[in-house]
Amino acid sequence: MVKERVDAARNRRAILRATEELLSRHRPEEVTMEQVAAAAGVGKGTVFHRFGSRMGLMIALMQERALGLRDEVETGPPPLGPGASPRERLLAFLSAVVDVIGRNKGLLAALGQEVAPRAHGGDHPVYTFWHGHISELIAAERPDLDAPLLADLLLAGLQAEPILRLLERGETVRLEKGLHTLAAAILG
Amino acid sequence: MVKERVDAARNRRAILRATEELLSRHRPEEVTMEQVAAAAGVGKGTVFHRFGSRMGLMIALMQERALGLRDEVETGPPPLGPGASPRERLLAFLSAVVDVIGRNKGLLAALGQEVAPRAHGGDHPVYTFWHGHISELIAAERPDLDAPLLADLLLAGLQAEPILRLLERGETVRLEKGLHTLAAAILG
DNA sequence: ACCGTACTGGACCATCGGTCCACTTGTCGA
DNA sequence: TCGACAAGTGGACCGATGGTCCAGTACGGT
Repeated sequence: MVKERVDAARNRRAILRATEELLSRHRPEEVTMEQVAAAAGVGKGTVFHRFGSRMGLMIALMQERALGLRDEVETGPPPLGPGASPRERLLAFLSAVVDVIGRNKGLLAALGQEVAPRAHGGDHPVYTFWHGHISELIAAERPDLDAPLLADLLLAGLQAEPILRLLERGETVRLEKGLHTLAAAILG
Repeated sequence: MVKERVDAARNRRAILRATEELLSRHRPEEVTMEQVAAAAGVGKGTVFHRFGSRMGLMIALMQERALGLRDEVETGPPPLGPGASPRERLLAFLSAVVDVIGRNKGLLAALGQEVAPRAHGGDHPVYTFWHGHISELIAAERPDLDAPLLADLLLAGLQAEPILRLLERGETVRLEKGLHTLAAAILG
């Protein structure tokens, strides 16, 4: 990709922002691509031209949201960034993730539900990063455990229906505490 | 409901068995109601007449699978039934659930993905039972924790994509161990 | 100013869950 | 045994949705 035309860039931002806005007000499965296009003031073809598919849109949006978090984790100050103990970093990271999810209630669920019948082989990069980070932190403190699996189990909660309902009721703090309980229990 | 005609009963069993069979070979979202009808040798109208909706079918199937487990938990011998310590019962129950899920790979996922746009207010009875049981066992041993939330988090893993892939590769034992680790960690 | 190319939009398509209804078949009282 | 009625059946049909297509538009380098 050499360059992006200014109108294309404008439409891209409009689509992302419209998706974000719709997703904050409705459940992910209720948000149709046509709605997104209408809300962004473009045609449906444009949406698909830029993002390829519903899943592509969700991935792009999630990526935008999670980019800042990634920087903080890799080069930012403790406790999120390097420097603190794995335990502190894990708790801080879980809080940060809950915060991102809480402000974009249905996003992860929307991602989780797109299952990619044929293509889209690998996982979305955001999930890969989150999973990898959590997994590393667990392994650093408890090398005897199956860290990758435990990381999957911790993240699984964020995609589950009952938890989503919790978030819709605004009980993010409760979820955060629950995840902290789990994480602390794992690390012993 | 006073009685069920014999042909209706036969078709009902045929539909359930066909669904089961399709679900064991394909991912849940790839199994259409038309396929189910064709595989059962009936018309689509019949399927909907008996089960109301895709979700109704899944619930009925799941209920059939989980009924035995419920009896074992409520009146069976320890460690699943009453008599053992909450800790032992929880570990045994998690193993039993993993076993059920493992032999019906996509079922819970299929249930989790039907989100009921408008109606279907409450949760499926099977989930309610599983969640209630786990929640009680946690609360019995650790009244200081948020047992209902932790139960949701434990069960969430069974609906998540990465875990499903694990099961498709046959690593049920690994999942079982991971859940045991989590449960043991929670109980302290 | 011009031209090629990327971008645009909305008509169009295939598929899926679900509805409808004319027809068939079990069941039960007489 | 038989008739009638309710329960059951099946497949044409519907509306919605994700995704495709392509003729037209407009940006941006020259």
